[in-house]
Amino acid sequence: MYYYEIALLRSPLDPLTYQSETDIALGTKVLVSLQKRAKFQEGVVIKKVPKPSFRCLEIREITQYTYSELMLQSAFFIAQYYVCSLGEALGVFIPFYPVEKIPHTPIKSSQITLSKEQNKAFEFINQNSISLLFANTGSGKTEVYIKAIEKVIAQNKQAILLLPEISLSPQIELRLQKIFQDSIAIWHSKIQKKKKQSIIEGLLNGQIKIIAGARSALFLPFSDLGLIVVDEEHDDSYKSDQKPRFHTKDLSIYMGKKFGIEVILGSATPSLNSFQKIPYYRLTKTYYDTTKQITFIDSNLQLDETILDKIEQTIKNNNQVIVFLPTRANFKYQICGSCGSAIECPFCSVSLSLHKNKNALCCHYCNYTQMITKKCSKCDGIIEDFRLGTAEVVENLKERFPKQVVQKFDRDSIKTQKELKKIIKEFNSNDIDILVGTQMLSKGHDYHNVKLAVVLGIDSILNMNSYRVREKALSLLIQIAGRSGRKGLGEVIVQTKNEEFFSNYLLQNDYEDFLKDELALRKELYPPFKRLARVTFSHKNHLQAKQYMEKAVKITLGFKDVELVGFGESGIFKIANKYRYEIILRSDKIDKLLSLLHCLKSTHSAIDMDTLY
DNA sequence: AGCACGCCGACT
DNA sequence: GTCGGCGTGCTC
Repeated sequence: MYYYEIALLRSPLDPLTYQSETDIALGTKVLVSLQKRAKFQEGVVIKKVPKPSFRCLEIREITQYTYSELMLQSAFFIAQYYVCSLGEALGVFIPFYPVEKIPHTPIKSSQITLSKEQNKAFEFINQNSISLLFANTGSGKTEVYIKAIEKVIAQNKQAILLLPEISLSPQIELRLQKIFQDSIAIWHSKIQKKKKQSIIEGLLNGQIKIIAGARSALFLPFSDLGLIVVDEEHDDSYKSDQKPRFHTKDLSIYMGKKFGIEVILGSATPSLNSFQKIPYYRLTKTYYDTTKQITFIDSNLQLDETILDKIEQTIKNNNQVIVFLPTRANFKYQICGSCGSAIECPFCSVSLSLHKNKNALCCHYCNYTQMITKKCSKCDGIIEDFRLGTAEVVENLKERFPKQVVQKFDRDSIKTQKELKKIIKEFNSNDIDILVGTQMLSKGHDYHNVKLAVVLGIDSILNMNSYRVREKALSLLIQIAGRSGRKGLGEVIVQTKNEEFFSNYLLQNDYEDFLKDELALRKELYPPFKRLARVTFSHKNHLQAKQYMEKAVKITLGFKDVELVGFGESGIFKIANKYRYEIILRSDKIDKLLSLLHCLKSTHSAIDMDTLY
């Protein structure tokens, strides 16, 4: 009889021991029974162990699916570093299974010729196994990526090009498919199940050698991965927001170092973390001569006359406009004009947003919806709307420019890949004059006829409660500004009460100066010099949640080398009827921090290592 | 007494 | 996470 530790897939439990008559290879997926459950539980053989003192259950079935050494090791790393069970960590990977190999078609050379600058960048990334391509918008980093991909493909290895989910626009898809034909596949959460299956088959049989995709592409069954490119590496959506809460970039770097895979990070606005840690090459020269004219307006969040005039001029010249603001819906707040109380979600401690198209007030956290009320329930006063959102801006612009096509571009109007494709296609063929959207607008789309970018409400990002607000606000502004005037003159209007901060780095200095200044500010206190972790305790009874937190505080105070930065109610105290308390931990001794976090792991806690907030 | 619901704790 | 066990409290 053989005995094995089995990691239970997608279960928070630690591995359990089962027995089998068969000698099973590590990494094999098996089915086991758990408690008296009718359904078999999926698990992965992770360790051979001697006969234990307790009685074991039999492994019920041995499948043909296997997890590679890279997958097993990476899952160990995820479980250890991001503090989750091995079963949860392994649960994100897609295992190997036997397929018939078909003879693979060789890839023709792309005939891409790099500029002198690009060539230098290419040489630099070849000399460094992990490198950062600090490349201004329009400087042609994609060509460098393509060359790097061609190089590893020529060595018969595979490559991944990671992109933030929403950047997977049809343009980059077409461009890559033109060069790599059937050898490339696009992978993200909105790809249909059947298509996903055929991509996995293609990878396994050798037809597909390159995956361009969102963060989950990292977990596909690559037999011989040679390169991981993390494009737009500064993007926060690379951090998983559910367990396991890994950061795609850091995981890529881990895999790169451990398994000799080349890693290229690329961004026009690299994160402080990468800038500090990774050797970088700057690509500044752009293809086309571009000039940016940046105007700052110190006004409240609104479309004032100056802005409307600029929009009118731009449209008159047959050019397009994008308008950014970080708020969805028509208005974010509903506040009584006489008593000042806000209309809140009954289940979450956030205000309800006004959605005129749904004729309803909606909670952006739990989806609770109620009728619009015009009178305050407490004092009968009149309810007023605050904090303009995308839907309201679209409405205002349609009124002002009735002949123009104004389109909303946010999570409410784009729910599927199809809708995204449709709108981008219409915008690029000039069927849309003004595109109004949230962060989505900033993510890597090539809009060629945009001559004006209007940025509203960037201050609300700068005013958030996070050590990263300057980095977030400035990089966002630069990314949006980069969408305007890809060729020739581009205008940017920024509505802000913090002109000094933005103009310093947009006009006098550049992003590299910002990074250096910001590094100096963060020294001794914040990442990349120290590690931060957040642990959130939630319970439907707020006293219970508080007690969980207080216990954690006690444990933390008994730990050397880990600093308790703060504790108390979470920024949003209640979400979906559960009260939330949190503690923030800081340390430069990673082992100590991790051992504390593993002590704090429980069913009521959520651990966020390297928290972005 | 009989059952629905929710909380708790175990899971090899 | 998911299930069964068990206590509480309501209804027949």
